[in-house]
Amino acid sequence: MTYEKALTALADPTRRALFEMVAAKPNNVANLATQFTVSRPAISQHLKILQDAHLVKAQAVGTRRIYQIDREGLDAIREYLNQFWDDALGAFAAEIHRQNKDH
Amino acid sequence: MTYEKALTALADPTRRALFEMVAAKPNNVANLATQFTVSRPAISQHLKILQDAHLVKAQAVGTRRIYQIDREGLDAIREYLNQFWDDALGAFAAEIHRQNKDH
DNA sequence: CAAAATCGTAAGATTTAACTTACCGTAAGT
DNA sequence: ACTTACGGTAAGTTAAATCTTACGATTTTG
Repeated sequence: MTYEKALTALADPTRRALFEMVAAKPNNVANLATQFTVSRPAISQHLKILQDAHLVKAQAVGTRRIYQIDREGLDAIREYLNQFWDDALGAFAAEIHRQNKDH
Repeated sequence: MTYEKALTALADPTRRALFEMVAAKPNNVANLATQFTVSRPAISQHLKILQDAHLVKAQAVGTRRIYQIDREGLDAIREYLNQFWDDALGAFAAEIHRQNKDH
């Protein structure tokens, strides 16, 4: 499932920052790396994980790779979360009642 | 920020399963623990993290603690993700263009 | 065509997260 | 009261994620 990878990807602060930067404005790796204290290869590794989760996608331009946002990952998370919005509220009172009753 | 903790919390498969179970039906710790191969204290630790992220909340009933879903954490994630839905699409073509132009 | 720029990957070290066992406090049953 | 059930916390171990340095491949520049 994509939402699992997407949630895992966005759990890391560096990746979250990368995702936000790329979402605000597409950019290449070396350029993005200047904003962080970690090394450029570390940024590449993070981008790979984001790409695996369909949160970003790359486009080659010369030797550079321009990363931009990919909404597929966001959609996956939203889909996953939606299932918890509607249901499962009335269940609480009933469960408390049950746990008190039988032993 | 709550969304950071919420994303981190839902990144772990065990916590995701716990969250889903609790969302489907409120339940106590020992009962939840039977569904997992990990120990009960591990479940307690996971629940604490979920509670910190406002994804679940507890209610004492005797010696038991009934965990139920807390929508505050979900709302926080949704709020965070919403900002990436609308904007930041037209920026891509322009950026490609810019990167090709100047040097 | 040599030099420089860009970026991905590998291997190994380090830091962080998850798990286990042991223990203690509180509430309920006998 | 004593015993049992329930669950949180601490300390230490194990497992996993993150980071760095080194290297190679590809494309552009002079």
